Amino acid sequence: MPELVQVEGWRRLAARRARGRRVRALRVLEPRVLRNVGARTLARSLRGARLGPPRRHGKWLLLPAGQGLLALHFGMSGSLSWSADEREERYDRLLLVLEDGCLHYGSRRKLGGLWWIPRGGDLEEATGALGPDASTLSAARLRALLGARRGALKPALMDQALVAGLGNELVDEILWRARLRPTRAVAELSRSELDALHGSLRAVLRAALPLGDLPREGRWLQAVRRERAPRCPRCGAALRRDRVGGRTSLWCPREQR
DNA sequence: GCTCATGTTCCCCT
DNA sequence: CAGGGGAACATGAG
Repeated sequence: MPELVQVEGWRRLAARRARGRRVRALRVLEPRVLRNVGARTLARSLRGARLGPPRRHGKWLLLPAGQGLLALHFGMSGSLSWSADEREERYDRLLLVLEDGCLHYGSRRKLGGLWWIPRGGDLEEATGALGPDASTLSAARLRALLGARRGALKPALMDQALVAGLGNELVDEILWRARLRPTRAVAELSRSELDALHGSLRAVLRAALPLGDLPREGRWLQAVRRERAPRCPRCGAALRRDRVGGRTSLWCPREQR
């Protein structure tokens, strides 16, 4: 379930459970999740390595390990969990066995993966170009980024090279709160609409980051996302589901302009 | 059986 | 070159 807010939750998990520990062993259950390194090489690099403070940029979790950096991406169905023992869970693809516990990298669809960046290596080779993390964006920065952009609003916000961390569900939530429709042309947004967009971005992240997830009840679009005939949690209008930028978008035709 | 899924990449158009 | 559409990737859930 990985967008910025979930990855931030896993970053906190790693900070609490893994930071400062040494790696006892690496268990690669599914070799395909290793994207730029083989299991042998990675095991040699990691064994005995001490884990540093985890960082996050957009949807990437960056875990310093010994002399290098482990970069984790979760695709559409990945997750990170911790257990005191080494028992494998259903969709585990890789285990990092630590001195006092075990980190589990799991994923059902295997769309994500792990990259190893040795000392002096180039992180951007793994992550591709990333814009500033969405959680750090000022209103002025957001205006500047969108000012250099044409086309529809939603694909712009989901472009990781423009702003890092926002995915389909976060963007739908932010646009719904800002009352802007996903297909709105970026170029025609007024100053007050841009301010509303930034305010909604901040509000959504402020509420969701501590949870490590989007709230799924109350006045949140997310609360009705999985219903067959969802209605707007604010005005009750029937919501629309359209493809925008290749993704299913949920939005309120009455309120979002 | 069928459709859809919180992501990214690559190819082809405009 | 930038942006948009579509397919591919892999596999489970409804």
